[in-house]
Amino acid sequence: MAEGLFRAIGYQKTAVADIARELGMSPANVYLFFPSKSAINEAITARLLEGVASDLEAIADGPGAAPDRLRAMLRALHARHLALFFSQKRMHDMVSAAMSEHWGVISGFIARIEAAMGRVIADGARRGEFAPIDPAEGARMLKQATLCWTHPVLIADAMDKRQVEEAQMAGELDGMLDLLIRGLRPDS
Amino acid sequence: MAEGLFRAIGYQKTAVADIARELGMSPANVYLFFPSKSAINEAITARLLEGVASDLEAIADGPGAAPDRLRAMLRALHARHLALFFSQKRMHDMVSAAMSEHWGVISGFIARIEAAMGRVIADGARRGEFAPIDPAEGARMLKQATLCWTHPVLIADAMDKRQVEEAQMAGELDGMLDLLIRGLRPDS
DNA sequence: GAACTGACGAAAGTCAATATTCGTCAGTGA
DNA sequence: TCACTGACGAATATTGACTTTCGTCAGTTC
Repeated sequence: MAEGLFRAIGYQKTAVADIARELGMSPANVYLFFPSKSAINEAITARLLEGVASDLEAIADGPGAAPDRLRAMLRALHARHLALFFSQKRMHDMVSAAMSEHWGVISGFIARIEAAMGRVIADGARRGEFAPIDPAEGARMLKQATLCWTHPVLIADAMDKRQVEEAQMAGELDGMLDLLIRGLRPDS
Repeated sequence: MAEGLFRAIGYQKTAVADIARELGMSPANVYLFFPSKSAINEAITARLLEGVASDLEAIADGPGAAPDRLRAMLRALHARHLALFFSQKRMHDMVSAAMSEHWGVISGFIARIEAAMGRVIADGARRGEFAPIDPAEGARMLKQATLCWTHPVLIADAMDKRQVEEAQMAGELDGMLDLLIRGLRPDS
């Protein structure tokens, strides 16, 4: 129904009249499906984030050692944001706006990812791969420590101004993950 | 000479005419001391950051265990930014602008602090308190992992929207520092 | 001639009038 | 009744005239 929407849309620049024309409707009719323009934006964003979140959850709840899964999750999250920035700038801008303006979708997305990371940490602790830290707290710290690599605004900042290479950034993230995972390990 | 400047000035809102009046000069005369308006802003910012940097260097090069000094440095840095945000919003805004617009002063300031943290890490490694990690790399990671608590824009964001308590924020920083310092320790 | 200034062009910022866009609602056709 | 629309008031964006500010320079004062 609203499938056609998610194709040729750019955030904040296209009017609902454009969307309606794209769908072969009148502008008024769009409001039978969405309560407001910002609801449309949120729906598009939610659609995008849903894909990311389910990918990360697949990693979190999949096989492998807990540290490896954490590493894979954060690498994947970083890679997704980087890809967005380079190949779908409009979407990147929309997600950036969603974060700085604290849209509704974002908090759910973050909670979902933190929960997934929390599960991995709890699992790792159960298996003796991690120290018995509070999973929720650990997950939040991981998120905050890697903010540079997963926050759209900070990524854009790094790429725009400092001219950081893509590979170098990924390398630094790996170093950070080494440090954090060392910190999570139990005393031996 | 330019001492009188640093009192009653607000960033980006006061004209050089105001500064000149404050100093009992004509606007034109100000340009004998500063090459441009932005040079005045940078000078004010540099003055502020100089104080912070020298405080942190005193901690870095002072007595105590390396982990404790690192912790003290980052706590102090966080506290300074928080204090700025609450009691000198104009200055906070100026530093924020300096960071987002990448003024000249900033890179020097960051380099200085990273160097100081690097010295502490190297010192700790020499004494066996830390694993033999590359000091520069370790310092950069510490900086990035604690960005939430030391980046003016992120602090403002956290305080404005999420209504985070001051104490809670400091507590989370402590947790983060625990994790990071655990990660830096040598295998035992 | 050293220290400073008034006056001025260029650039940036301000604000109100204008033009778009949002979202509603009575109304059309099936 | 249901799926939809044209027309319209309210809210938001854009334009452009006007004002302020920046930074220079010839010129004044001591």
